[in-house]
Amino acid sequence: MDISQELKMIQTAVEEIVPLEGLVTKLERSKKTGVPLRIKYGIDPTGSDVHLGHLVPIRKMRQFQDMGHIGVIIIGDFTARIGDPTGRDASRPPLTPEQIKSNSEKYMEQLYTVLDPNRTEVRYQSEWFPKLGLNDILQLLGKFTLAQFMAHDTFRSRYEKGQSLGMHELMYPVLQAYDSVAIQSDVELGATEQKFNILCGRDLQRHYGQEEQVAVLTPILTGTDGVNKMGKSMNNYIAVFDPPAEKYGKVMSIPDSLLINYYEYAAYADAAAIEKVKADLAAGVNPMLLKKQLAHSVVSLYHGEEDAQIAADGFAKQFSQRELPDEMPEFKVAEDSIRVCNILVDSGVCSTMGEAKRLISGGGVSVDGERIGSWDAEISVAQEAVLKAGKRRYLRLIRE
RNA sequence: GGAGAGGUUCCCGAGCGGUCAAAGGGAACAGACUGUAAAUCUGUCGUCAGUCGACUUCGGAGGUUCGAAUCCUCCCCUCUCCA
Repeated sequence: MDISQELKMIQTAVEEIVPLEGLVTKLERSKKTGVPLRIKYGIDPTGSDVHLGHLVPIRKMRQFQDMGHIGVIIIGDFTARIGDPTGRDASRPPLTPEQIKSNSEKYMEQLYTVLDPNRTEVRYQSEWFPKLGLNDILQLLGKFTLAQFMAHDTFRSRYEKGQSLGMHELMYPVLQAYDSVAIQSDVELGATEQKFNILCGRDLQRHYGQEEQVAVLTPILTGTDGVNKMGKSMNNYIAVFDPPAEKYGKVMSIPDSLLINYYEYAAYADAAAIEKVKADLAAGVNPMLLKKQLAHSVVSLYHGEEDAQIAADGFAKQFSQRELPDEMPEFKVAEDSIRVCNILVDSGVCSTMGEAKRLISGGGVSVDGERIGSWDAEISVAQEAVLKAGKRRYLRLIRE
């Protein structure tokens, strides 16, 4: 593959490359010398699920790996204590070393569903930060100015809105920048919101006499609600570890308007395929069908074709034909007669009695297809019965 | 250090002595409809009990009052301006 082909590949599903010429230079040199580029991506080991939004830059890293470069994952065991100010929470509880260890292991396990382990280097911030003295830190800080930071929208808007902004939070970009120095990164991957932090890395590398890294910025994936950025706080994410059926269903729940976007950044369809979808939409093809294709290809990306087909069939059965799913949790009934709301609470379908009663009153519960009319209704189970709560929760009741 | 503003239920945000479990919006959940866990419309949305009612909640701890999210005192936290 020549440079222009590589470049084209790198540029797909990417919002911006700063500076593009820098990347060309690095690619050319690497090709000539055979020295792989070091592609950096940082994560906070906070223990949350890895979701499709995180994987946009990770996929990019995998592409670089396939071209022979090295992916370097930075475990932010120091910055995790600060909390990226880009998020809302200013203060997160400090993590213990054990938590950090287990979180980062869990994290890597999820990333390796995409990354090539043989070309991945995992590095911890604690490898270099404890060695810095106050002197070093002051010097580091001296490289940046307040004006620089206030030009950054995240800080400025928080300041202007009168929200609190801790000094330590201002350190976040500085520390992230120093990571680039520490591992001598050539390219740093991140979502567009990371632009400032990544560019700080360039500044710092220059100060330390290193060649500046190139920022490869990927788009921010919109969550399944179609409005907010995909993330844990909004609970609008599709996790790597979501089972196939769950992934499929979540993709089906995105608004139709997000179809193209997801074909691009969740299914990584190629340009031709995306054009085809656009044409279909324009021709009046039912978006549901296109969304099913999308869901199918997203699931197969992580679980393979076979599981994707199972998920698709399950979805069609359960929602399109309203049949019962093949598998559902079981609940054993010992009494001759039992209140439905008790079943809901005891099985964990509802967390409180009030919730269970409301669900029933709202007409959301049925047993063997018969809607339960009142909250204090009792049922008796002869041998087996199927309880349906809401749209998609089922319970197989078994008499014992 | 001085002077102001503020901390409300998952989130945003009203309330400023009783009619407040607390407006409105968002999220969430359910129903109808449907082409899907899309969209739209409707309902629900502290806990328990049952449809009377009881209990817990409005930064924390006390106090005033028949009665407080609303008033007072102290404390904690945030923001603004001045130094």
